[in-house]
Amino acid sequence: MEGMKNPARVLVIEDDDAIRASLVAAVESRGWVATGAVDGSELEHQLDSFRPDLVILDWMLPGRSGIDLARVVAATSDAGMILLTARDGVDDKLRGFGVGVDDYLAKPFVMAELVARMTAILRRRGRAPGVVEVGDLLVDLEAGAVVRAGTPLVLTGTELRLLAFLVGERGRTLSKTQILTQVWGYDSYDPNLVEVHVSSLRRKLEEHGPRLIQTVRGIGYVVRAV
Amino acid sequence: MEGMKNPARVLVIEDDDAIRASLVAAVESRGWVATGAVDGSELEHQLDSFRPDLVILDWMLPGRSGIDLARVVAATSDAGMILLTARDGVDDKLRGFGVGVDDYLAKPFVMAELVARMTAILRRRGRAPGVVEVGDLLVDLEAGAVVRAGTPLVLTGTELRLLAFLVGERGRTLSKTQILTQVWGYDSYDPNLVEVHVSSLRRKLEEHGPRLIQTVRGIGYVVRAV
DNA sequence: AGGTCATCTTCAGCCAGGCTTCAGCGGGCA
DNA sequence: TGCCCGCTGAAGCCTGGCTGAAGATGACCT
Repeated sequence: MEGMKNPARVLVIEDDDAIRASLVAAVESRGWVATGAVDGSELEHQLDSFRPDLVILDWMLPGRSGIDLARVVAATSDAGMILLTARDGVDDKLRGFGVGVDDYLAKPFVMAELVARMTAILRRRGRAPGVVEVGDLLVDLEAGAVVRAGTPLVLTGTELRLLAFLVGERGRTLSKTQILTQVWGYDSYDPNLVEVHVSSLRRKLEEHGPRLIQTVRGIGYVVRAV
Repeated sequence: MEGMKNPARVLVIEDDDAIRASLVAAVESRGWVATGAVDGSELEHQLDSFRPDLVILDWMLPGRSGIDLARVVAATSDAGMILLTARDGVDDKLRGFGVGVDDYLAKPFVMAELVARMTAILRRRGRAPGVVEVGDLLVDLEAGAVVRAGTPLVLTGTELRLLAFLVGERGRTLSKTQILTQVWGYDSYDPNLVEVHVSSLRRKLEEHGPRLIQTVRGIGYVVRAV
């Protein structure tokens, strides 16, 4: 597994328990180390002792405002930063980037999207591999390029997000509900939606090699190099 | 035996005597320590003194509602939590309330299923081994992967649940009735059902090594490393 | 603004894998 | 040797998964 020694460290500052928990879970499932905090009261201390490579920061927190915290992060560490904003808006965006934020995401967001952006930032800092390899399949998370057995594949947006998630969790069996949540952001929905996209993904992938996305009957799917 | 020193602690809150007793028995047979309670009246005290790693909580209790208790658990301890719900469909509610429940199970449930989920949660917290080893057989409870003599096996759902149960109770002779109850949730049934699935399980396991599932004539089966 | 195209989602019918049942065989124990 | 008990191949059924195609959506071009 990647980064087994010296994994990337991610600090999550978010007051909503459910969101923070799922963020921490997402980070850890990726093989990184996560620390959660409900506000920024101990930010300096955490930056100093935990030394995160990346900080995920809720813009709307009780107490000190997000922009204050972002300034502290930018000033006292060289960690990357992703902002979570309540709603979209160019204002937030500009101000965010004004204080050295690497990226931002409007809530509600799809977990796969966040993981992709975290990977991109950590990649740039040399703390995560930019290309994931499963057998003869190469997935370049940063560029969004997919190559199988030497030939590049043309995937649609949804197919790419789905594949990136499956490949990021390779070896683990994922339920369709889990996939729906992580890739689409739906709480519950028709599992057939996943089946349809897996189907079209398979058609493209299996043109150049054996099956990589195995179905686990009654549960979901696993990606496993054959 | 695993976890001989410092075994995981599980708190069971369930008002039905029979169910509570079998839950406690299941927990203890796994080598963990269980404490049972009929309601949540002493919850805070128990969280403080017993310090459970995992709380199994009945959703429908007389007195305080399940969601109240779940909040208390989430707020005053970092224990994992599994909810037992009368029927399906609580999922949305849980998300809505933002309670950090790790998993939930609809009654009536199959004990093997609950044990599997308990193991998964304790595993994530480093309180239980994720992989059980019997001779040259490796069973990864979390990933649902089985490897014998280095080669991964493809098992069906029933085969996996059966094997997980047998391996979890390795060294102990299990009656077919017991297996039927724990793996299928049937009170009494045709023992041949067990025989058929043991048979197909053996066919797959013994392709790569000697017999691990021994039959005890007149009683049932034992798993024993040869 | 209208049209065109790609993509996403829904739907429905087909297909297959797996679960259970049944029956016949073989081996162990009295 | 005779009788059970257990083993296993095979059949039926049923649920879950796959996929072609139609409908919906939205972006881009003219």
